[in-house]
Amino acid sequence: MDIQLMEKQLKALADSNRLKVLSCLKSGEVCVCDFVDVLGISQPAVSQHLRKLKEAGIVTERKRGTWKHYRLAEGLTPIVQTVIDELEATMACQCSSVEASC
Amino acid sequence: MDIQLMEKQLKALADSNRLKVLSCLKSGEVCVCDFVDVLGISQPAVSQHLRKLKEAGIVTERKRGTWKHYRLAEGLTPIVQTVIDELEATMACQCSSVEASC
DNA sequence: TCCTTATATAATCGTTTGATTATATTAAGA
DNA sequence: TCTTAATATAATCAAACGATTATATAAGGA
Repeated sequence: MDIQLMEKQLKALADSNRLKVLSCLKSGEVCVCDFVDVLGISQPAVSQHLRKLKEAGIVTERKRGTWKHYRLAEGLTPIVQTVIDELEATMACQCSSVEASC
Repeated sequence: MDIQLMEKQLKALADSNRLKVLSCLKSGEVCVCDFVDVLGISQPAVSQHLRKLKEAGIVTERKRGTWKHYRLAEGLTPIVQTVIDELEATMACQCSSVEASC
């Protein structure tokens, strides 16, 4: 893991809204529209957060008709995995039954 | 570990100069003056980076005459510890024999 | 006590970040 | 094909960040 990637991933993680996104994604795929409700910010803002996570290799996307579903990437680095493990213990996921809502 | 602390620590970690600082501190105490050389930035800039790390609970300071020595804090959180472990594998420490230079 | 040295704080400034609104794109359905 | 819905991109802007220079603080030594 090179230092540039480490810094990029840490910058992607260092935002409370993006931590909430990851907290939601622990339990599976979530579509963009759900994040708008959960985070309470505009749809373009959500889209930009997801792009930053994607560019850091932390999430992947899957197109499903008009909707786009995001999930945690495969083979996460130890740093990202540790953050997600800590989120498990910390943050009550506010995305209950998100799978059903889209 | 609450979410605010997690975000604060991640923000403190998400900077290449501060990662270099931590890489140096892996092997023990380092005084401020050494960081000026290692990072190639001004003394006030170094001071501000160290303050940010201290406020995140990642480093502690110890006054030694005119000099001030910084070291890694006791009981690091899993996230900080993982970042430091990754630095071990990644970044060649540019602080060789820093202990002797002050 | 005065001067020097190490460090911290204050003021300032250009760049980056995270939000918004407006607009573009793309797929589904009438 | 036209309209609607979901998402992305562009433009913009205020706030945060990271650097600098200037200044303050504090400890040691002549």
